[in-house]
Amino acid sequence: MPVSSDRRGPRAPKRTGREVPGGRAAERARSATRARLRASGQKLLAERGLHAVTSHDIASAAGVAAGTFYLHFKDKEELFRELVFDAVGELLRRFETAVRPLRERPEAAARARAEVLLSFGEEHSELVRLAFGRGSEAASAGADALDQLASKLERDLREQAGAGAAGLHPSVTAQAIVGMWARVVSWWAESPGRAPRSAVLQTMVDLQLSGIRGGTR
Amino acid sequence: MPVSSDRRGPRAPKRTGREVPGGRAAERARSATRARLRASGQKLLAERGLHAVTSHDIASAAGVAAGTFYLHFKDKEELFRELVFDAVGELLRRFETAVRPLRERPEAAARARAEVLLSFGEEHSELVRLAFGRGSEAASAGADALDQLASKLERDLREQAGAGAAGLHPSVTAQAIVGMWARVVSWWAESPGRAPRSAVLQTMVDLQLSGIRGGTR
Amino acid sequence: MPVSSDRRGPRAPKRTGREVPGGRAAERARSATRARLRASGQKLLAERGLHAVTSHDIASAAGVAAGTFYLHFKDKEELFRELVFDAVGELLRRFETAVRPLRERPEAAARARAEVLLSFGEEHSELVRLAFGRGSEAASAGADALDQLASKLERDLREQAGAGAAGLHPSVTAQAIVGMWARVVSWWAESPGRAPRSAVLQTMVDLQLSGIRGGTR
Amino acid sequence: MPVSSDRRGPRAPKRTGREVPGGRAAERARSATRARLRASGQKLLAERGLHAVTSHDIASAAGVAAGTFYLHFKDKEELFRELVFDAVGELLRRFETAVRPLRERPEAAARARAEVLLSFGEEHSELVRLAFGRGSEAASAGADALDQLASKLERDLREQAGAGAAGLHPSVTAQAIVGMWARVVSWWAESPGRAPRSAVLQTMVDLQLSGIRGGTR
DNA sequence: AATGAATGAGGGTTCATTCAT
DNA sequence: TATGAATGAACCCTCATTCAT
Repeated sequence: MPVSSDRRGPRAPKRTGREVPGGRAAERARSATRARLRASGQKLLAERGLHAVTSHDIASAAGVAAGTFYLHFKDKEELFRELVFDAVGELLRRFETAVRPLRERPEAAARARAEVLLSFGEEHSELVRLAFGRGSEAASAGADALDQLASKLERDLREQAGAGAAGLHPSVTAQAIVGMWARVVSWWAESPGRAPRSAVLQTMVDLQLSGIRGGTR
Repeated sequence: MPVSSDRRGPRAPKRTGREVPGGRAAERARSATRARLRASGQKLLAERGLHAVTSHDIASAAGVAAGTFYLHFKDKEELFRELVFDAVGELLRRFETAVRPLRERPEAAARARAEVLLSFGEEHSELVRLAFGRGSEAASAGADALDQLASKLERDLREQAGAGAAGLHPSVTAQAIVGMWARVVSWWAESPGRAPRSAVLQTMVDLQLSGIRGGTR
Repeated sequence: MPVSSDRRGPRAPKRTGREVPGGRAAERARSATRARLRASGQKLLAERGLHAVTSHDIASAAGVAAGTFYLHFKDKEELFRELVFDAVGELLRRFETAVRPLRERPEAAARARAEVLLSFGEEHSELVRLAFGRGSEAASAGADALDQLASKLERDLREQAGAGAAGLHPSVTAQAIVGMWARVVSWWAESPGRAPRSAVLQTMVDLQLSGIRGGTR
Repeated sequence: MPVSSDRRGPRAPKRTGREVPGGRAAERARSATRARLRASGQKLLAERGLHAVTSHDIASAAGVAAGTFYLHFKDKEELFRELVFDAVGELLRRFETAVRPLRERPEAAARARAEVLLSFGEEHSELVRLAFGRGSEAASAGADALDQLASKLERDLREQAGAGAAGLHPSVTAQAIVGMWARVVSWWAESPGRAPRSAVLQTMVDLQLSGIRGGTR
């Protein structure tokens, strides 16, 4: 997953008069270290949760010294947020791509969303547990992530022809669907043996549909 | 809400012939202190989350000394779990009462559940945020709570006439609905101005219904 | 074992005009409580050592409330000292009785001392471990106890005909013998299977004798 | 005395091509800090005993922050054990060196042991008080130390020509001698004015000899 | 850029002791 | 006399973060 926006990114390598040959290499080394920190952070945070992992744990799992962590991230929370934001960003992008062509066909869109979600869960179960999982911590990051998702969904719903026809409240619907998504995908990603993929997919689609098609009566 | 089963509770007071000194009164004082600790714990934990609140905070908000906290709870986690368990227990009881008579009428049952949930959220918004809210912490308590709810719901769904008719997976459905509930109720309890009660209710019912009535086709 | 000097003893019962009938009874109750505290203190302190036992432990093992402890002892240390002093006092008394008649016969006296020590260890292994045992704690009590024993022994040695004949230093000898005693008796009392009683006795006597009879050459 | 086997010691410094920053110097700094902590620990623990000294005391006497203590020792007990073990280890080594050549001459060996013990006490009176002294605490370390000494001595006694000839029990003898040693050396090291060195030496030798040469009869 | 020793605030927890009943 | 809830000082220990090398 590319996914990182790399705030603070690699300091623009200082160009001195003569071309510094070490520049590129140093830059690459820096990126590599950062990537290793992200990777071990992702793993550990998904496994144990934010407050059960120390910055030392992450650094040493990445094979670097404790202080190095702070050369790449302001603090633990920043790494956490970055990971979550990237995950959610990536997910939103995938939704966008998959759903845009289906604007006029709410049912197909619902199915597409569910499909994207499950695939994402399969590919990045660590990220999913990190961002949506049980124990997504007071760390506002997790919450923010879901809020973002909910906003996006709410917008989609409002745009969608016929949505709200049944008097469904779009904000509530969006919250509900997001809650459903988060729980189902993290539950399932945690151990996919729990239910066949197709059943998960179908169930999520069905549950959304009444909301999308237009409710009870 | 009483809600507490008072594990560890006041030792059954030894009744001797003459009124034991320090008996009745001490017992009452103990309960009162415990209740104050629960109250301040509920408030603070709901507001800030488990790891942002110290046992000192809770004790001093309850107007007692730091050490007193540990006369009543083994540790912070125990108080947290107790509060969450009590909340969930109460909620399950209300579900039970409301839903049992409606066994044969899935739609009415769905509405009843939504109704119970919202009322509970209105009455105990602190508890709801504590148990279901954003930041319900790695503290397994929150997770356990939802798992419990999901199990119960899954059982209900399986018993329900016609459930699964549409090939919905009961476990997935239960997870989905619980996810939806948790998110919606804590989102709404946090600030009920966000949507009219009736809209929340209707939306939740509608979303459940496709699952209950039997899906897409 | 009587052993207690009961500092602070039972307050002299207030004699009022008419003979208070409860006086005696209350006094007896008080003594009983105190005795129970001593007993549980002895047991627990011998088992776990001073700083691993709390005043609550002792009180509750004695079947009384926490505060009651302080009606009988100023603090934990006082109980400890009292137990140790009583034990040492008793031991000294037994030495006195056994050794006085043997003043003129150092070898017999040495044997008598060893005999008393072993018997005491057999009868009161808890006290022995408390007063002499491994972990007799920084609690000055243990140290004081041995000092007392050493002083007594030193006096005995000086009085003894021929002692020091070999240029043995009486203080050193006393320290040495006391060290030997304390270690052997607590080692043996801890688990008497370690060596046959007679071997312990004989060994202690023999080791003392060179000192008493008069050294190497 | 070096004496430490430096469990946990400085991680073997990774040697890379160019001098690793934070390598040599940091390593030296680490050792120095550790040594300062050991030194202040030795002093304070010998003076006041394990439970009357806090880790803060030790750290601040060493001129470092409180947390630094835990960079070097798991806890107070570990430092204590380390100091005691090192002391006993050193003592055992000296015994070994001094006694081995005298295997066939028990009397000379006894004298050599006493000599080693006294010299050690003179050079390291802090360590002696720490390991053998009054208040060597329930901290099993002190006890273990003496047990170790006793085992070694017991082995020596068994090997020694003629030992046990008089039916002395080797375990008892070993315990007795160790008890004697511990008490005498810590008593004397505490304030050497108490008896002339030669008297202490002679007394210890004489007392051992009956055991070694073979008892009463 | 990386290192890793050091910092020190602060949290959790214990427990001797008090005191109103 | 006994009770036992409450106190609060003190301690142990962790860990995010800094900084000299």
